[in-house]
Amino acid sequence: MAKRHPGLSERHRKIMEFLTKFQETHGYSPSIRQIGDSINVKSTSLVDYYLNQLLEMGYIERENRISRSIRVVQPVKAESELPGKVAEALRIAGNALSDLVRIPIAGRIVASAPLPMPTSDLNYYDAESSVDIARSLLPTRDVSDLFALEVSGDSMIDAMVNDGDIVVMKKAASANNGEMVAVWLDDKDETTLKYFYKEATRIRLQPANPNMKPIYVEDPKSLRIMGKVVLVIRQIKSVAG
Amino acid sequence: MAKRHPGLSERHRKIMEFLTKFQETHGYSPSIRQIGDSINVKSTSLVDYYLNQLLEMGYIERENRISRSIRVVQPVKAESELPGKVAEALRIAGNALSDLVRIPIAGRIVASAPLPMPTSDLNYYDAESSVDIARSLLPTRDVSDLFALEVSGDSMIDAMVNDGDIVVMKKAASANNGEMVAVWLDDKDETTLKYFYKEATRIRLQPANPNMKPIYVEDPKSLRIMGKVVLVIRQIKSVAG
DNA sequence: CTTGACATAGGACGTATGTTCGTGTATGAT
DNA sequence: ATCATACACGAACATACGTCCTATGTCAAG
Repeated sequence: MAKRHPGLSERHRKIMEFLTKFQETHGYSPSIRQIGDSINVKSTSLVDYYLNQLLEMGYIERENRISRSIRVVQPVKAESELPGKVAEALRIAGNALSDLVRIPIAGRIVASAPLPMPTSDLNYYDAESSVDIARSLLPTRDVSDLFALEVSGDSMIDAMVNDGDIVVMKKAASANNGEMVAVWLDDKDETTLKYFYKEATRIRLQPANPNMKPIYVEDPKSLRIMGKVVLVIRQIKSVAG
Repeated sequence: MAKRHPGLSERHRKIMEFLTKFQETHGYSPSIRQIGDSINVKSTSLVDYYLNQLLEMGYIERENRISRSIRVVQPVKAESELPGKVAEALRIAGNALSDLVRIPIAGRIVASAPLPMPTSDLNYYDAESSVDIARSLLPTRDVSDLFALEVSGDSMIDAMVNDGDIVVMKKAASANNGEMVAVWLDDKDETTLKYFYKEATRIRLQPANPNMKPIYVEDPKSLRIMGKVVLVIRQIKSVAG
């Protein structure tokens, strides 16, 4: 095959597509070996060989001895990708911006102390920390009296809530049956998360863990509802690559 | 803890500026040592230290052990280069995408069966169901191999995961110590969620609930890692008013 | 005074990664 | 047949680069 100015071979094209796509999704360039994998070539030298050709032809640029330094000069794309992708991107964009809610983290929730409540109503913006939540995860459209707490310690374990979890709550002083609430128990001097059930003569506080027994409160006054739990989020750390 | 928006120190700011500028002029990210040079620091560990802070604060992203993989999340510079509507569309899309991520729900996770995996690579859009997650909640920018599962039944309780919870996972066949993984145990014929620790002669699977005892697996072959757990979400239902 | 969190330096270590060389196999031109 | 050339594999090699451990100093809280 006489090789002059003419077009790219199948391999060249594949490499260019891979480079473009990889950059797009990862934000940096692939290594030689990764490129090799993408075109089923095990030899790094062969990839180098093609890369030099592409370089010569002006499709890419790279620096000597610098990892992942390939730049795509002339993007080669499968045309079918673009229109749909842009459209999709725009669709998401439209939804996304309005569908994200920033919820202030009011503090930490521990068993031994009452709930920290958000200082004022609307200090969302200067709150030291906050969580962003997709609105679709929230049960209510009204976001104004939501706040979040970070769980400290293992004391909420019977609510299936662990140290480090974030609970999103809605301010409330009363609750309906079946809702999960944060309550302060005067008798025990502690804050706890339980499912709330008002029964005929008493109130039943049911742990989320079905293996555990409920607490019964005879006197409604010895129990103070602080809020309703709306969402629990647990981020598992140390997951990177 | 979630995303904070605190002030950057002088060093942080300088690093961010350098990253932005370097990317702009070179088309790829600087190495740790190059960053060090730019702020007159000879120790790579110190740069790493700052980088981790910036990572935590959400200003940058990087992949483990990958050269020059730093990405600037909040570009400090304007993007007045690309002309036309497409560029504008992409700009908006870019912003939006960095806020919200749509993750397909591949199915249900039950103890008695292996994990359902996403059919194809990128069917985010036509997936029957999906969850929207704020990107700030995810540990990685690379969202392409994330998928979600709905938990069915009480069998994951010792992982502090309850019926109806949604677990967001990252495809993986191996894991590092301390990561929470979904594993299939040949001996027991079940899927379970555990913290993964490789010890000298065996593998320790530690339940999230600190009150429960770990499982030890002597033969690595009798255990199949299906993915790493990235996020667990519990929506408490029946909260209306 | 002690302790612990934070900031900083230096460097060992292992691996990720680009470079290069030797070799082999077609194919077409001489 | 011989030779040049494009294409391909694999391995050795050097080094670019990220990770991580140790040590030191500072400063505020206990």
